[in-house]
Amino acid sequence: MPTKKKPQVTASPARRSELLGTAAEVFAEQGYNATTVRKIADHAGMLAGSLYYHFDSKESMLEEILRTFLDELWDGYDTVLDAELGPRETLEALVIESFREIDRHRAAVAIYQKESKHLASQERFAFLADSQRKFEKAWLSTLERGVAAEVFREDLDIRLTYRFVRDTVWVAASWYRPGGQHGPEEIARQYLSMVLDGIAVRT
Amino acid sequence: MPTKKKPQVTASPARRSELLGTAAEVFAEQGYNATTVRKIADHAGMLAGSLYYHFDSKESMLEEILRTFLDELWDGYDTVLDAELGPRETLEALVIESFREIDRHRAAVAIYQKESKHLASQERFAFLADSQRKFEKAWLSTLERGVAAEVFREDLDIRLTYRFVRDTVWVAASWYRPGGQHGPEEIARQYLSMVLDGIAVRT
DNA sequence: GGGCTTCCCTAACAAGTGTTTGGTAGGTTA
DNA sequence: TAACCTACCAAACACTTGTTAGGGAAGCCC
Repeated sequence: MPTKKKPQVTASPARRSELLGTAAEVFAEQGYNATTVRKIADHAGMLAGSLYYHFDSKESMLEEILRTFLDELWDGYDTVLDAELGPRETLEALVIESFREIDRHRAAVAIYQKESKHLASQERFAFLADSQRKFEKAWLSTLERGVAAEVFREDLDIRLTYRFVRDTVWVAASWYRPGGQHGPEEIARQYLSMVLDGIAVRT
Repeated sequence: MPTKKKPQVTASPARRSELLGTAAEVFAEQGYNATTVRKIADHAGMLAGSLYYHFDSKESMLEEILRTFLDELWDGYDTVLDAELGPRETLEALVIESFREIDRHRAAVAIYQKESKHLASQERFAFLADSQRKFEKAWLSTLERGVAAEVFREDLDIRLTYRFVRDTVWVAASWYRPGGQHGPEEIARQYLSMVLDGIAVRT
């Protein structure tokens, strides 16, 4: 009795993630919808059909790219959150961790930024919405803790502040280039300095 | 001697901009490439081919949407810059003006955010790159003036600060909804408070 | 009323899309 | 050497895409 074909199971994991890497970069650069499977294949030095030996659809490539990224992101985030640091230290650690993820998964982050909004409504990408909710929860509670502990200003709209910090961090993926003059930790330090203390001179 | 067809010249400007409005919203929501002309036509209550009575291509719709937005944006920006205010006041005015533009052209701003990067390299959309350069120049000089006048901190990387402020402002278009509880001026005020003074309590 | 313009529809086109099927070169195993 | 597996190619598939050509209904001008 023949089982359903699952071509990607037999393929070597190394080649798989290599192809996913090039796919991610094309997706990030051109946008998911504007990227044809033939373009991906070109970048990989093969023909379009050959991709289907490793993956069973273009969409499944996208899914795997985003899943891999989010899994690793939450590994880092959960470690920070479980450490139960003070609110300011938690915020700093989350920001630093975020820039490290941008450094590691620049393409995936860029894709996430551009596509997640209209993907999250599809059932297949429900994990994006889940992650987003978890993300919001972690940040909001950290900010609220900070206000309660009087380390963050209490005259600010918490939800607005959340979006401010969140966007500020992740948008960096659109211009960040790994291997540039500033490493992720250095950029995180400067961002934190601006977010926490502002850019105006203290009078 | 027959001249080239220019269908859109005879069409009424009101209907034109009405259609551009719905097109912009679909583009913003689904992304330009993921938006088919049939979807736009659906939202407008007509058939795909009928759009070509008003416009001569899908791309020309995108171009007109972005051009209209940028023209109005620079009207506001130039007014601010020509006023030759102090650096801090200039920054405040630019941010306020930006949020007003987001309020007025939410869809166009969202499209600009998502698509401008890979569009700017096309000759047809060279005006995007021009605008970007002009934009960068205005912001950088304002920040530099501020550092020289000792109203902005001098220990910050100017280019990083520029990207920080720029992204902080424009990303808001991805979640901002006109008619919400906060008007553009109120959001601008809170953003400025965070950017200038930071979110940490002053010790 | 006859012509003209405005605005849309019907129906199709060619090009490009993601995907499938069958085949095959080259290495590994028996 | 024979059987087998891996990783790809070649060629096609059904479908969607942006776009076009011709036509027609409704309103306005003479």
